Amino acid sequence: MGKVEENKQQKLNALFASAYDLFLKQGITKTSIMDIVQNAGVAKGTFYLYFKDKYDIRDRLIARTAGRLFLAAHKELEKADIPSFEDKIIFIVDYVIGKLENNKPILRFISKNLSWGVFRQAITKNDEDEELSSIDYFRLLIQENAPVRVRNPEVMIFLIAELASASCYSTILENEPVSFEELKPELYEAIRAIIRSSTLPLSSEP
Amino acid sequence: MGKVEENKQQKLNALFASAYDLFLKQGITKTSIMDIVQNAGVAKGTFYLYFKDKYDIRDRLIARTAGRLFLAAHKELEKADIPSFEDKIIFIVDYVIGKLENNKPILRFISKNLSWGVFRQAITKNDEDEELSSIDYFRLLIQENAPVRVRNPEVMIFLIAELASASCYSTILENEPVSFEELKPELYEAIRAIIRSSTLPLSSEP
Amino acid sequence: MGKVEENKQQKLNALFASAYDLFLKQGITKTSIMDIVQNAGVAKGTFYLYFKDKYDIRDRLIARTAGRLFLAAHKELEKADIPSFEDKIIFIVDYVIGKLENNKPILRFISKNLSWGVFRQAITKNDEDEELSSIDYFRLLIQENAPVRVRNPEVMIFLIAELASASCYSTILENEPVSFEELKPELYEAIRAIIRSSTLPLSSEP
Amino acid sequence: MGKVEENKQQKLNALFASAYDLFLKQGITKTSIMDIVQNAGVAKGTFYLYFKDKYDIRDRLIARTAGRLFLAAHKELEKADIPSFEDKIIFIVDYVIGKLENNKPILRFISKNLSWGVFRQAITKNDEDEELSSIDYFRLLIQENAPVRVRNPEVMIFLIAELASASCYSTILENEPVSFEELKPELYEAIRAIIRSSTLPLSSEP
DNA sequence: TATGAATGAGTCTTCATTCAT
DNA sequence: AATGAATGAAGACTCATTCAT
Repeated sequence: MGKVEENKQQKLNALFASAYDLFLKQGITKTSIMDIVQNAGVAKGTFYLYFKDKYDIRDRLIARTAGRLFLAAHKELEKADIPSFEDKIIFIVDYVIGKLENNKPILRFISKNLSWGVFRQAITKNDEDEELSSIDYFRLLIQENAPVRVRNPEVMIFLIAELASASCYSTILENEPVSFEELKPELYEAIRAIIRSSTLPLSSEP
Repeated sequence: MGKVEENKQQKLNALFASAYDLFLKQGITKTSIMDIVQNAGVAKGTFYLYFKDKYDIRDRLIARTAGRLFLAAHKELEKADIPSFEDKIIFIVDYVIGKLENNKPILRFISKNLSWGVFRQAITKNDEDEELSSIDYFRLLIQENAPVRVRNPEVMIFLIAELASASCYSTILENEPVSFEELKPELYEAIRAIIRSSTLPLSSEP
Repeated sequence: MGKVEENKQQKLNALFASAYDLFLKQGITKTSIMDIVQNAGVAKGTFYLYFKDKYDIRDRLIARTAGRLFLAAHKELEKADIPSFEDKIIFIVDYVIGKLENNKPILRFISKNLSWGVFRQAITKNDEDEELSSIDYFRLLIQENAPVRVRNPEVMIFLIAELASASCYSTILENEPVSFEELKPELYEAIRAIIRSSTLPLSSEP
Repeated sequence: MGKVEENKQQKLNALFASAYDLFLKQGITKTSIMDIVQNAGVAKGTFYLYFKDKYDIRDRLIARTAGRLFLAAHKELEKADIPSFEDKIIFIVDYVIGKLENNKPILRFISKNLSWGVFRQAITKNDEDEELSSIDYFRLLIQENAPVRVRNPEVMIFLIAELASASCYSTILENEPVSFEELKPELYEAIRAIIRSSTLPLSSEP
């Protein structure tokens, strides 16, 4: 019985690993389910025992990947003793971007397929018992560290995440419109500006 | 001869219009070349006389669409007499977002498929003789209007564009993580912050 | 031990009931063994403990259903005191058709899948101890009631059964070529004609 | 152009012939579209150029087959000079059954899949320009030959057709409940009885 | 006896692309 | 230049059946 359960876990992991591997190598569209199961060494039907379709495994894969990335960032942040709130945010962004810069397939995979919804769900409710979910984590981070009250914490995080994700994708993977090296200082400055502006009362709108 | 040329132009336009129509309605993936030619009223083979494949017509279509959008924004900006540089940028962003908000299919189409490269190429070199290419336009706008020197004009535009595009996509189309109404003030504030921060010397990096 | 036996019987019945239910609802082709076992609340493997395949359960199901229907008809016939032989036959036909008219799924199920072989086997040798098998019953009915000798009793029954079954299927379920209401008098007249003709010497053949 | 048209007709015929062949040999369920196209020597996609699915080709095939059978019967009837109305009907039935008896696969194919609707449509409106459609033909036959007025011609034909079809299927193919030889005189007698009863006023119903 | 995970053959269907006309 | 019939690879998904537990 334990044996059966173990075996199931093995198959599941093999499928995850296989799909991850192929999605990164060839992209999702070019990866067929046939490819995934062959690469995993299981039968075609087995795939459908664990996943609804290709997009199911994709979303669950993104959840795992993004979750782990932020968990690692969090652990590093705790080691590094950083007092300033702004610097903490930048630290996390920098950590995550650093990882992605060194692993372009993951950057491509995550950026192209990560919707905010999947992101949140992915991180909030983990298959594996992550110690901490990202959204709550960010809220906590903000509540405990922001020097003054942030107007709308989730929106701030959202804006920073979207900005970082989109601009990194373009610069790191396509060197457009500039190299990532050139972008970096401007991006971080922009993020700092967003953080600061999120703590002040709004200026007038158009 | 002129008639032949005219006929060719007609087919080309029919294909463009048909693809645009279908891409907006059903998305690119779900649109087959068969669909496009049927909708255009031409034969299958004819498609390959004008385009390499589906992605060729897509890119050229995005170019047209984005170019026209910014041209319209520019014309409106000229009508409205806005002195402040920041306000001019916000005006353009607001105009474009306004259009997209009212035409979600276009928003989906452009956001999902617009890479910076395509965007620039699309706008810089137009199939039709647009009066003005966007990138140059923005450079001009900055040079003539920025009160102090912007550190890196194209990067600033790039950051603003990516931030606006990504965050609007999520909020307008999916209401994630908040409604667009809720996002709007925060987004504009963030853009203003980015503009301001782009004119100051950089703070220290991590 | 009695408990084990009881449990087996329960599973068997659950499978019968489930398959009957689904066959009537969706038809045989569209019903998978997976559907049957799920609906029955037993495991997939269990099905194969009791049945060879889908067609095995189908045939045994038809046997039960048809047998019960004719048993009920017989009981009603005994209650109603009908002297004429012809009228007795018509009574049974009318009773059975009446039931089927009110339960179209059963009509569809039986008509589409009832071969004479299955029918006879189904009724002659019952899983459950029916009091009487149909064929023998009909023979008995004829022997005891026919005013003059019927040339070939089983063939007469066969012809009547096939005629009634086929023509009801088409009219009741598809209203083709006429409504069942329109058909009914003609059908009964035809059956009477067949009964009468079965008792006379044959006319010449082509 | 004539060449293209000719080629298309060839493909269509090849598909028809192939499917006919396989349906007769293995039955419809066991015949896959792959089988059909391979047997026809065309590509898989070609099938879908001409037919919607397997059931589309089946219905059109039945139409052709049944139509031709009755056309042949009609021609033979004209050759044979038969005065009596009853005998004419019997002649046609006998002709058709004779053909089917010698070609059991066709009998199986037609009987199992011929609904009255398909039958009528099949014969009434032919792909090929048959000289005569069966239903109209029967009506004509009745009108011109019946010695007295038939109460409901189409119903009479329907009853005869269903009776003959169902009882032949069982006896010829499965020898159930008797051999076809044994059935034949009884069947013809029954048909004659139906014809006669269709020309008289109705007796009382149950 | 009962289970249900695993299998993998089997089937339908779509579609980009070619090429003879 | 234009057509559209033909191709056949590619892909998704189902399901009866087996077998280790």
